[in-house]
Amino acid sequence: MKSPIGRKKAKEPRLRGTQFIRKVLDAVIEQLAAVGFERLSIPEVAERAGVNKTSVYRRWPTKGDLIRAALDISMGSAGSASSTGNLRSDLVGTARLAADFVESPLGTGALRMLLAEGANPDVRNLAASMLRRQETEGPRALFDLAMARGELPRDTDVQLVLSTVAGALMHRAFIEQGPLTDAFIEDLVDLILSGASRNRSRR
Amino acid sequence: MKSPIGRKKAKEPRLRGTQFIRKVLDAVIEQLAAVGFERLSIPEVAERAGVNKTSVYRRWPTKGDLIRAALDISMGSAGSASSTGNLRSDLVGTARLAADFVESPLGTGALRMLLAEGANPDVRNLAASMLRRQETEGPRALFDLAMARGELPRDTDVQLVLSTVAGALMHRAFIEQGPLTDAFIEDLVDLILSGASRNRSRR
Amino acid sequence: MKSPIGRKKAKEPRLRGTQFIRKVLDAVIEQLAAVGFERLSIPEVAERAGVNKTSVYRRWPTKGDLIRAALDISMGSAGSASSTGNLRSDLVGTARLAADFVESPLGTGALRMLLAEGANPDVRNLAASMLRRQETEGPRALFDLAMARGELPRDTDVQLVLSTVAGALMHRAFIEQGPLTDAFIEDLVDLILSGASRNRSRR
Amino acid sequence: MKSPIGRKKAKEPRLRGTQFIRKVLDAVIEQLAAVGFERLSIPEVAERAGVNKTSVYRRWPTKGDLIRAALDISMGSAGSASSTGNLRSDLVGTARLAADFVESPLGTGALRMLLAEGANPDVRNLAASMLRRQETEGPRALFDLAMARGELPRDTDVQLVLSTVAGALMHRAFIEQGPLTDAFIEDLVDLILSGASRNRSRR
DNA sequence: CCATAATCGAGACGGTACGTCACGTCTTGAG
DNA sequence: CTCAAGACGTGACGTACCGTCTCGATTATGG
Repeated sequence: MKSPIGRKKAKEPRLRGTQFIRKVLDAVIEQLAAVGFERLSIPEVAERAGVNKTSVYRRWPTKGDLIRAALDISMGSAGSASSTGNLRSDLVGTARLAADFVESPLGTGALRMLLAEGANPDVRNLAASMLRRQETEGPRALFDLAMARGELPRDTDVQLVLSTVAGALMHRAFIEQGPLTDAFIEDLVDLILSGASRNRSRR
Repeated sequence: MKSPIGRKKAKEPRLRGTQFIRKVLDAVIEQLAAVGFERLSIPEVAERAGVNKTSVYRRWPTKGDLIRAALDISMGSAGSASSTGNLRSDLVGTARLAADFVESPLGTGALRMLLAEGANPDVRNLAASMLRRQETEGPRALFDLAMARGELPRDTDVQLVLSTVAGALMHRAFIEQGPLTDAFIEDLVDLILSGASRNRSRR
Repeated sequence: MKSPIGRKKAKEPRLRGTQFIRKVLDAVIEQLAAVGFERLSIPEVAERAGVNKTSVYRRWPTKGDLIRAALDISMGSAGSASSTGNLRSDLVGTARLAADFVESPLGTGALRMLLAEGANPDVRNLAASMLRRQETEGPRALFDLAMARGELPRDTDVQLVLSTVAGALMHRAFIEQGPLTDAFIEDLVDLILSGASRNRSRR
Repeated sequence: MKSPIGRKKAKEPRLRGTQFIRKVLDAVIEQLAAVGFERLSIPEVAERAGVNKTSVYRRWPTKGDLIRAALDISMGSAGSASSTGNLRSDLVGTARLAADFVESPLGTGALRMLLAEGANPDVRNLAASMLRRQETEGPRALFDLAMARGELPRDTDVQLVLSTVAGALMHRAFIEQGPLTDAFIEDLVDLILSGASRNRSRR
């Protein structure tokens, strides 16, 4: 029989289903950005999410499962730059998007993960596919358009150009630990397009 | 099966002093390249070195101490490219050295460490100084010479150029997981010097 | 083949009310005999009864409640030996009943419980009352009749005799793990009545 | 900030080897008597012994190993009654020893264990051998002597007599929860030797 | 050549965090 | 209204490492 005054405590209702999942995966992304793949532990994620660790283990038995899930649902926000009819603008736009990604918790986490655990095949598969989508699919189309417009030689090594841009962004962000400002991005694009040597064409 | 000769066991004598240190620090570098900073553990280093873990703890109480020591003695092999009187050759030489470093166990370990654990201040201090020496000191001089020769505008953003080259190498090595071939390096240098766009000057 | 008539699935209807209770409490007795008080768990009882654990918790919130209920309804089958006009026969009859109880699932469970968890006050209260009823109420009357008939000295320590018989049965059943045969019971009664020493009177 | 008074703490030295074992196994016996076999947990034993749980697991991986070890070293204090040339005295002495054992922590623990987990073969083997030694080996000899002296018929069922005595003691201790006084023991022995019925021979 | 100190090996122990398990509570939906 | 089904919280357990401590063995060094 219940106490007549049984106003129990007004405890907020348990998180269940979607809300529960949402809260946990958000915590994963935060934790990933904060401490990286290696140091991310399920108990800590659970605590950060205000949830019991057992419940997390039930849904995602391993760290890999958990992170995979977190990255999956966080990748809807991809988006790629649309062509402006000008290669430089397109490249700047693309690089800006990539830079935003690199500086986002999600991007930082994913990249750190890939860099640190490149040896681990699981990690590689996980992050590589994600990065490929982010880095190449959209941009590649822009290059094709630029070649069609005659702004770029047909034999351009697109992969090299993209790698170089991406590498420069990452070097700036992770090694020099500097911000990815618009000015930096424009200078970078100019360098890539025009070259450093004397007989180059300026914008 | 026992050896027919009753040779007692021929146990080699204990490592002491310098030999001991040498063996341990080598193992540290190997371990660093194999599993990275985070997963490197003193007991495992000791076992790989064929040494007792207590002895390692005596000399280097923390993981930081141990790795610092290992990197310190492994950095004598730096060396920088000497000028050839031609910017492109100099850049290729410099990039080749950097690439060798990136692909060496020491470089892989140090870079993975810095990239993955950039959040950790200890790691950052440790590796940043090391990289700065490796990446900039030598190269910078080559650029000054090139400017003096008129191969390069005086307002060239040297830091940007270096960052871009280094970033491209790292992207290739760690993200794309491809080898740093001479061809790749030459293409990279050409891209940086001449630019990607149509009106560029080829080598 | 499906039934042509929309017979929903022939799933047996849910157990409710009395049938539900019956099924659960039976399972409790079985479980009690099988694994004892300590290892008996409500979820397992529920599963054995083919019932949902939540429903069991609703009716009997604690293990004590559940077992108490199970023992209560299982104690109607008590019955005590009726007098035959002869002490030995009466004692054999009484011991036989006690032995049957000891060897029954209910008795095994209850006794194991009392013996093993005598430290637990709940257990003690629960089982002690039950055993007292079983062991003493009926038998005591038989002894009074025997004294009236002059078969027994008036100063006989009835409690001691009963304890000894009961103790011997339990020792045989639980320690020696042997069966409580009629022969054993008769030998036991003879020993108690006539004594072991030389100058005893045989039956 | 460290305390300015660096008085380290005067921590007592670690328990090692024999002292360590001693402390743990003592705690096992206590725990066994306090809560029985089922509820005994290695972590709690470790805490009671003031020792780390991991260290206990290292030496005795399972609860069975631990309890076996504890019982083994606690059985040196067995001792059996020596013959006095009189059957009654011998029996009283033997029963007194048995009673002391039953009331000791060790005996309580072992018996509870056997009673509660009689189904478990491990437990049965463990405790049965121990009890057999305690209950029968010594006593049996006394009966042989009594038969030789003519105090007892040669066809006496020694096992039955011993079981009955032991059973009565256990019933008294565990079911009635009463103390095993000298008076009780003497009354019990008299009952067993002389019988309860009228035509018995008193001591 | 021997004695003594410094160094290293070996193992036991304390300590922390992790992943698992079983239990009991809560919410929701079906009969 | 009762029961089923499942999700979730909660506590304890056993395990895996790591780092510390103690003791014994070996090697280098000074008289």
